[in-house]
Amino acid sequence: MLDPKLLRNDLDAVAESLRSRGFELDKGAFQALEDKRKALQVETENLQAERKRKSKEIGIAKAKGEDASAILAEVEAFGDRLTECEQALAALQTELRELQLGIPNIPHESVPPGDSEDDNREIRTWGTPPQWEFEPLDHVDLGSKVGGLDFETAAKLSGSRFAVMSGPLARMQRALIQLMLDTHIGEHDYREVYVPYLVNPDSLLGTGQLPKFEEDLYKLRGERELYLIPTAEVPVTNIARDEILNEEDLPLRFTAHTPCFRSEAGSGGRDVRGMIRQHQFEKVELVQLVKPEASYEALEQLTGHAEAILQKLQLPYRVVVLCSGDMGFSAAKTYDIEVWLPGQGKYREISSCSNFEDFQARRMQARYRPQGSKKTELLHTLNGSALAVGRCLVAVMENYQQADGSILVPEALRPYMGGLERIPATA
RNA sequence: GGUCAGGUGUCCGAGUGGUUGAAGGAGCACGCCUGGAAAGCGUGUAUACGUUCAUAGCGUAUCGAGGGUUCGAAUCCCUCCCUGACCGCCA
Repeated sequence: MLDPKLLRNDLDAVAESLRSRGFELDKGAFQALEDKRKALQVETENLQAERKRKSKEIGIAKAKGEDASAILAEVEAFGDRLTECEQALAALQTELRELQLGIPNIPHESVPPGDSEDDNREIRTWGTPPQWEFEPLDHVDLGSKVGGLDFETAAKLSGSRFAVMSGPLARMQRALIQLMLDTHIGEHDYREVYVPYLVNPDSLLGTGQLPKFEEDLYKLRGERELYLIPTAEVPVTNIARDEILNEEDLPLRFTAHTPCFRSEAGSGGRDVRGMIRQHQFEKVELVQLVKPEASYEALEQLTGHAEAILQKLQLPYRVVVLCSGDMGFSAAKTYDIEVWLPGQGKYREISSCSNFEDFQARRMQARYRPQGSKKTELLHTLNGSALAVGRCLVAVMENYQQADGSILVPEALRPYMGGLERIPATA
């Protein structure tokens, strides 16, 4: 959510920056609602103050045993008007809030303008795509060679966009998770957290998935309103919801491994082959809660923490900064890390690292108290995948493939796989 | 899942319709006292929103959440959530 004061005082400038990300803010509608709200709120609060005074007087009068009917009549005289105002104001504030909850974040000044991913800007590359004598296979074909990657069985169990993994591949996925967590805990100073995979609507509102993107989520049936998490960002960031943290506790850095569940509504037909786009996938997430002045430095750091995993795995990648039109709803600035996939002959997203500034914090009322200050201040929140485990497994398979269809195990993973050096081709 | 008991400020804890945003205590901050410290004494100590140049004043709301009764609700009624105890079940 944007700062309501910014919206009130700088509507034109806000609308202008939002246009750069393809969002048309209805200035007239907002202004009209806001004008009404202001008048009505002032009137309502004045009437409430009046009632409060009078009610107190009635109390005093009755305590003294005096007749209070005169004051009572006075309150009754404007009682209806008050009720009317209160109801109208509540309706108006709901409307205004819904409007505000639907407005995306303002891009940071360093974000390149643009309409689509074609306008994203490459920041740096690391490593070089491997060259082979043979024609590289993609991970689906490699899966058939080494065995243990089964989409047919998954379709029987659940449907499309699911996978059953077994044997060394299943173990390698687990090894990746361990490598990632151990690196972030041991080398990057994150605290591991275990969190619920089912969350309530308030949490999803806090991070920005609701109210606008409900169709991307899996919602449980039943008397309680619960959703499957689309990313650990939701439960982990919401740890700070409705909290006031001490300045000396900042920054907070959390890492969590969770499965993620996405309906992929609207992505029909894209990446139908293989494990790139699944309804369920594993991810190790990084979340940082920081002081506002530290958030852009933190974004660079956090992106580096995600890159470190790819470097350990010796996987070629590049970092791109998303243009204004390609960013997610809540982000002020996002770096995507794209790993080289030989099977597709291109770089594909494997991580997305964002600074949300105070956008999520305002929705969540996640604050801290600067030392010596009476006033609370909104935190800045950041998160990034480090990494998307399923896609990382795909990247390892494809980049480490051998002419005979076997897959070498990256050095960094061997300790987690009982020293296994190669997954042999069996077919 | 069942029965019972509860959810009040940073914490403990009072408060069953009326000058209650909320007694009292602890903690914390500042001041006094002291050679210094402790003790003691004094003062202060929630959040959000609105108004506003203002994090100054003023106003409104908030005692788990939402609704209701009332001139007036922490206190009464309804629904839900959470916590604890016991029973059942279970990884």
